[in-house]
Amino acid sequence: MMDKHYDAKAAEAKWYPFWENSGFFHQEPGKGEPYSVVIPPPNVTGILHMGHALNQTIQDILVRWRRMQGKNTLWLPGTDHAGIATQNVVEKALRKEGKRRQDLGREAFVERVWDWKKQYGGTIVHQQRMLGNSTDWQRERFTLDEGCSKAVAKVFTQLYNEGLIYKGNYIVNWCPRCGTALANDEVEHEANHGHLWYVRYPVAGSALGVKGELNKDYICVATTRPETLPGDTAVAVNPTDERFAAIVGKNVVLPLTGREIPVLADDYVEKAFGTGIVKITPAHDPNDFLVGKRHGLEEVNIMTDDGHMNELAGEKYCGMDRFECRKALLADLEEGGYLDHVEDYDNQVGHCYRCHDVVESRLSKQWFVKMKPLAVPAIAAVRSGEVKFVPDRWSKIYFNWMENIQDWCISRQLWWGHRIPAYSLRESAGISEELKVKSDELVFVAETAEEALEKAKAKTGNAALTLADLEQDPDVLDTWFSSWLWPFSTLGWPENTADLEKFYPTSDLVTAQDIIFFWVARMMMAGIHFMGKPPFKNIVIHGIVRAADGSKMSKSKGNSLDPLELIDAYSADALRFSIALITSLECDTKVNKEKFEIGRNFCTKIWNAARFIEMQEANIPEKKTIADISDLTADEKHILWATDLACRKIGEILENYRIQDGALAVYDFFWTQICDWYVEYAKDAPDKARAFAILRDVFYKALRLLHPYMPFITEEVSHALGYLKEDESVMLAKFPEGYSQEEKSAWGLSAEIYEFVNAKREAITALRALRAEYKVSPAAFVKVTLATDDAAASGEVESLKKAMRAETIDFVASGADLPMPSKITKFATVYLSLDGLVDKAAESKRITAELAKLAGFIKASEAKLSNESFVANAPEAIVAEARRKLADNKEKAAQLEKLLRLFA
RNA sequence: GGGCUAUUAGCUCAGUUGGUUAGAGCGCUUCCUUGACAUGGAAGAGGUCAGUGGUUCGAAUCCACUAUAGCCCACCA
Repeated sequence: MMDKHYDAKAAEAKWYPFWENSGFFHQEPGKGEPYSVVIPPPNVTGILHMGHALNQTIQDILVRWRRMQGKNTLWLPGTDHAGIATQNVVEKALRKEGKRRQDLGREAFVERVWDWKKQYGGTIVHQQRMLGNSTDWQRERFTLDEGCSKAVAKVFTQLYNEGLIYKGNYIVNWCPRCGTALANDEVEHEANHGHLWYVRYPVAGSALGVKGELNKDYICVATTRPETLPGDTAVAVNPTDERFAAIVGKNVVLPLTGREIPVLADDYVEKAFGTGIVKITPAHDPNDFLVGKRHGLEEVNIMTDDGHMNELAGEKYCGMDRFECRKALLADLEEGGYLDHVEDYDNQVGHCYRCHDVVESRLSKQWFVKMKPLAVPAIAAVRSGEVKFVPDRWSKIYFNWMENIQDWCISRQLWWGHRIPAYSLRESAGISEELKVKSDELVFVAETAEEALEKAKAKTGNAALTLADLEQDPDVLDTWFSSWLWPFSTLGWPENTADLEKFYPTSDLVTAQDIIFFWVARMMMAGIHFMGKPPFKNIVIHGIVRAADGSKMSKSKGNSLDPLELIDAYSADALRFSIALITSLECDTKVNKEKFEIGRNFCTKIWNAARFIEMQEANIPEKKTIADISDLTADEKHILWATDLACRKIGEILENYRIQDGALAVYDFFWTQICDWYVEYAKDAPDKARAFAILRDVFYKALRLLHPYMPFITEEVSHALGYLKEDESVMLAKFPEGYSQEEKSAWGLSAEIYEFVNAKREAITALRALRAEYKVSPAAFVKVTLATDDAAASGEVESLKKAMRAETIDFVASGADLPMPSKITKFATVYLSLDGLVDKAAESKRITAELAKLAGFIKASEAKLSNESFVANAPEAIVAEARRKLADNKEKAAQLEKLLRLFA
């Protein structure tokens, strides 16, 4: 016996270990058409959030569906080492002990991070199991594990040898708090309400007086970042700007420093902005850097790694924080009369995507990947249709980015990550001065230190060199430098494995729009470059989960939902189904807790329907099976036809990645077709054994259609109703494809009969509406007359009597003049005889009151309307007034006449 | 500055290549505690599909413009 209430927690605790321990998630690269997906690896520091819930629900639906189709299905899980994020977490923990990572030293620190990973890194992996993910845990990978690291070293070396990796002195985005360079897309631009300061630079040789007594001999520049002033090495004007033509080539004096700097002409300067004069700070602004390169300017770096001013900023400012320095310097400029005026100014300021500190532009030596040569074939693969975006519009965004791609800064000044496989020679190696001059060539890139040593020996001609003479580059690689290899590094590359052979390229990649550039585009490039084939066939892009008001979910705002709490409150199936039902691939998903009640309620419905089957079957003495049914009623044919339709439709919907439509279709099929109509029919079916044989078959098809969305309850119910043996699972059952042509013709199914029953239901609905309209109890037996010419209708007398709760059903010709009340449907004109069913006096009073409202007597106030004597004494006037008012409203006028006829 | 998208019921959204009466969930109104289910059932109210113009026998759907909102990219100090 099934319990009265579904115990989701018990089912989840029971079936997940059953699936995992039975090896149902695991797949060997044997026979069968492959279907493979690699999970977007969550950060190892991560905890499961709604974004994961959405992303992984979609994947699991696709994966479970393909597995049920009989494909050789692999969903490969893993986590990302998440360089900055993880290092930050451990450094934070260290800080509580009053230590910095430098106190431990590199080796001990990295050891410490590994310890952290061993202890806490499994959190998200366990949480993913709560969702019901059917990932092959036997293949779980980590971007910093041995295999992935090997792949990274090989890729770096190969790209270096191909000339696609280089080291350069460039201006990079620098996070002072994290102490590392950031790639362009790791910088988030946020609106900033700031100021534009106008600063006077005296022309050389002139003297700038104290405030209020200035001579005219100065030029004025506008800046948003006055603290970089000590790093200025020029000011610039547009070459076509006649206002300043005379001053170009002269020098001006840098305020507060006394240093003279030149005035240049450069196209970069916009005449219309600010004063038309720009201060040039090559070491602290990317544009200025380029201007500096063009004009051979000195690059004066005035800041330290952690965002403080250094000695080049001047004695007074040295050691100050950059923002503190801004204040101090502005005060000094004002004091000295250099500050002309200030304007409010809104601009965009870059912030670190990890710690949200304001990013600095900073000059440093970094490693870069040349992206253009890699982008070209990756663009072509999407253009040719070899790889498809779903929905397609994302391809436009992909092209736009790929066609304007910038080189990728891949070095990070961190300790946690893949250390760059580049080696230089220590002092101990005793390098000759001659070689030192060409120091760039004394970097040896190789997959291992030993190979680098061989290269060093060959280069220097010194066979006595040992590993101790080599020093590995201290930087590590950007986290994405391992994740861009994920689709093949996880399958064993660079070894030539059977897994790679079978499962590469993967089938679908499912991810959110926010990492198309970070991750998807780069995987495309790496896949094509190293494997010769794009890493996946379809890129399924879904939106971001947002709070109910459309804002981003964040812990600090307190508007985030925790999927684990939702699972606890409503069950994993409820979470999965609800999110699938409310998520369109086309746009972001707004959620609040209440939306997950849909799934919870659906679980309840499924459970109760199953209980109904179990209870009813117990009362059927001689059970039948679907194999031995014959002479079906129209309603029975209808549900079989509807089931066949649902099976085919849902398969087709999933082929097109329409997860939401699939959820909607299966929900409607189960709730409306099975529960609302067929189950009600089955209660009073002429042959209960046959009706339940059909229900049993239809119900298991429904459970299998539902399984990808709701794995736990479908497994539980499939076992409870005896569809499966103890050691079997619905997750390995065949996904239903509908009934065969033979079955359909043997049972006499047809679209005509399906439509006929739909029409019949309209008639039943119409009768219910008439009951509601005339306040006839749903329980009361009534006399019904149906005006129809459909000969088949008379065959439905018995089922109509039951469904309509009719004492008698009479048929008349469709043209017959029926008294009111009646409703016209496709099936028939339905007439309900009210004799003896309605308290005419009470009903008359009610209708009179309504007419009074219609006629405008409503103004007589609610109190008067409820006054019986008023209504009773005024019907003539009310009717006359109602007739007059409703003269233009045909529908309501007809209703009025109908009522008058009825209650005259 | 460049690119992308959206605007349909009170709210959140569906509406596949243009084709009967534009749908769902929630909310709302009325009724029903009939033995699968009140986390339920029945009935109902509510939409000039942002606006204007065009293409078409026919437009929520295609095109143009307008308005509004949002997202992404980008080096305007």
